[in-house]
Amino acid sequence: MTKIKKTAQIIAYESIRESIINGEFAGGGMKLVEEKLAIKIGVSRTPIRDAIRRLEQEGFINNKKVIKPTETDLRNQFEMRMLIESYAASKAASYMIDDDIAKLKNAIHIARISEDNGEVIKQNKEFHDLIVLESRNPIMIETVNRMQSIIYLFSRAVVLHKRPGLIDEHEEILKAIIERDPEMTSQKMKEHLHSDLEFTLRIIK
Amino acid sequence: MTKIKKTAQIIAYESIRESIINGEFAGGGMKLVEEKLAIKIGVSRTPIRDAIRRLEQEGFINNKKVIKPTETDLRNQFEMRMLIESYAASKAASYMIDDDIAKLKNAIHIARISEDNGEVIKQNKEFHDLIVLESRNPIMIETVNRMQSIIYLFSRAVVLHKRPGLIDEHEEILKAIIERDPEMTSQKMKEHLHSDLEFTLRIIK
DNA sequence: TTATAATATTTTGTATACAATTTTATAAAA
DNA sequence: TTTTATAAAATTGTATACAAAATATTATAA
Repeated sequence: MTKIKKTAQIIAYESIRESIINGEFAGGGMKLVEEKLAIKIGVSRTPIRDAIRRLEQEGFINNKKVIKPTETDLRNQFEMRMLIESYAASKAASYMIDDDIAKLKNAIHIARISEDNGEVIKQNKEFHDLIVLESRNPIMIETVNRMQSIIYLFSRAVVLHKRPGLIDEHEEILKAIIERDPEMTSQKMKEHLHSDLEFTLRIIK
Repeated sequence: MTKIKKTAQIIAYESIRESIINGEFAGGGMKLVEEKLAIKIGVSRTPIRDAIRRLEQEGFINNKKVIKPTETDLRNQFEMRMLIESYAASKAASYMIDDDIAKLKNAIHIARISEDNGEVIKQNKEFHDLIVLESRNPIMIETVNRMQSIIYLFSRAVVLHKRPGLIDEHEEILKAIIERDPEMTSQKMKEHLHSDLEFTLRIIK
């Protein structure tokens, strides 16, 4: 068991992050005031500042304000994901071992049988994570994670809707991996993310 | 003219970054102690901490120590660059306007006629930056910049050596762009960065 | 009224003190 | 000697006070 000591910094970071995700700062725009947060969270300004700095670096905050990405921003995030994930997908087609392929199958299966959309979203993330891992490149993994959280964060509306075709597309990607066809896998991944982007834009616009 | 007010934070950041680049912290390993830096730079610990946090996020520092990347780290950085820059290169082949192509030519020209290797390095960066800009994606641009600085930083030895073929390879990339051949441009860029990596590893190992 | 200047208020930046923790040095036991 | 325990020192984390800057408010002139 790993002992995690919750320093004031970590408490502040998690609390503020949570608040952002729950949309408590009025959908962007609203300014984060250090002292108000300090009082609310019950620590001094120092760890609050650390937390804000970190969230700033992670791309959630800009100029003390929660960012509200434009359509262009979203497109850029997705473009970055498409590049990395299609690359990882072709690696997966070449090298992914059976155990991990089984995990992909499982993620698809759970998503199929589950009623609730939250579970579908979760398995979608699992599916993508498994593939990105095949890049075996921590920088790429980290980058995709950043993109994912920001995309997720600012398209919470999307979470409420079931995207048509999502699971079928996963199935196609899986099929291409099983056939050990890197080109096809990469292509299917690109198309899949492209549909995701279009769906997201359609909903939040 | 843009007025920049140098806050203590900025002074601290620049000073520490400079020290890292100049290898003043004994090639990695050495621990950065807040108070010592504070005294040296002449500000309090607060802005020092901010600066360290920032440099940590940018990947120069880890656990209060200047990072010393392993060969694997370098390979990962280059892999990320290859992915983005080859993508940008194909965009350049498709869309780069003549004015910018002229700038590429110019960068090659200056590098060719210059005696001093520092200038060659500078024009090399200029050449790559011009191409990466063609991605028109700030996230990609930012990512490559991060990779570049860290690669540069930790291969200072490389700067002292003239890499054979570097300018010729630029010429080949330029040629492919002029011929409006995205596939070829992308390929040449990959090969070019691959040679860079091999050369870098050869020297610092 | 609108625009401008003066003033008050809020918010952030910085220094500093002290507490908590980590690291290092020292002494005792194997 | 090496290992382990204990004490000392160094370092980081946190709170807080005050100064500097940014922002909002009010008063005054056009």
